[in-house]
Amino acid sequence: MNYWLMKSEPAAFSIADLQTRPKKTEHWDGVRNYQARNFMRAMKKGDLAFFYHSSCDVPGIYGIVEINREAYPDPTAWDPENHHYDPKSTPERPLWDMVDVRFQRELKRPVTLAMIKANAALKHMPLVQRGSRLSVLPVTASEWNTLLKMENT
DNA sequence: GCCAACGTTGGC
DNA sequence: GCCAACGTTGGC
Repeated sequence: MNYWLMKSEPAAFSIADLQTRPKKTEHWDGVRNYQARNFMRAMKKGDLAFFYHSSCDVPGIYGIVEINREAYPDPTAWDPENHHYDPKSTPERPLWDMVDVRFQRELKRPVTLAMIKANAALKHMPLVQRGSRLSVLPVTASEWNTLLKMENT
């Protein structure tokens, strides 16, 4: 079992939105970065991920989701109407993948980016590295447990 | 293969 | 809205 962190702008798609979806499940589409895509390809069904809200008043971790389906082609990449359209990807040769995530729970209170930055045990997370913009990133078991404890403080 | 220009991300 | 950092593109 591996752990991950996935970013979303809550104005576009939040943890609360996920909870309202049928079966509380949604495709994680729109990823157009190779490194993030490769992390999604490494995800296994049953892996857990933190749901991170970015570009908002209080950036941070707001919930937990479960990987419900492993990586498969992202059809929004070959839809010219889609904001994330990429003509390099075709149904014959898909370039971009997505996974399905299922709502697990919201955190009792958010673990904010400020809290994460203030914790020395988390200083190696790509999230807090200078200039890191990865929208999907791995979390070690140790970091996962540290972050879970911070939910209660 | 280099590198300038450009677009995007995302915190502040 | 600003801007730093990064990835991508495309001319040469």
